[in-house]
Amino acid sequence: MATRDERIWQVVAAIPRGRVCTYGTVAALAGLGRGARQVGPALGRAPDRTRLPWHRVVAAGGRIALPPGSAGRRTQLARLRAEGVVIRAGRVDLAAHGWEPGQGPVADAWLDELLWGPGALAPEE
DNA sequence: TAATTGACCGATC
DNA sequence: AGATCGGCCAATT
Repeated sequence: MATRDERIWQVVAAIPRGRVCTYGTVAALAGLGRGARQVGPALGRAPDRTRLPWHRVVAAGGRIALPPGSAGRRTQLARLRAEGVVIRAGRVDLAAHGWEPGQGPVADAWLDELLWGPGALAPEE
């Protein structure tokens, strides 16, 4: 069984380039329900933070969660802009760059398998 | 066991 | 748009 952190990392890794996802959505996809608060710390615990696209995770409404002036924030802004994401007044336009699974059966099947592996449709317990 | 702390969320003013 | 407040969940004191 994958740990909670691992599920979070997998979901974040599934966010396409140039798109962003909110903490709440990541939590829900990872099976945490409303555990949005667990996502940030989990990203900080990621072993290979350079490879994980943590910068594609933003707060509700597209707000950048990292505190102004922090190094992490600057990195996030730079990486997002490098991917073509427009950031205005400290937030991204979710209507334009927001990502949610369910944009096609292919994507859904792929995500399901990524999260739960083959046989995800088999009965639980 | 209880209090505190977060890269949070949503409604409200 | 910005500030406040209550709710949320897990880890740490």
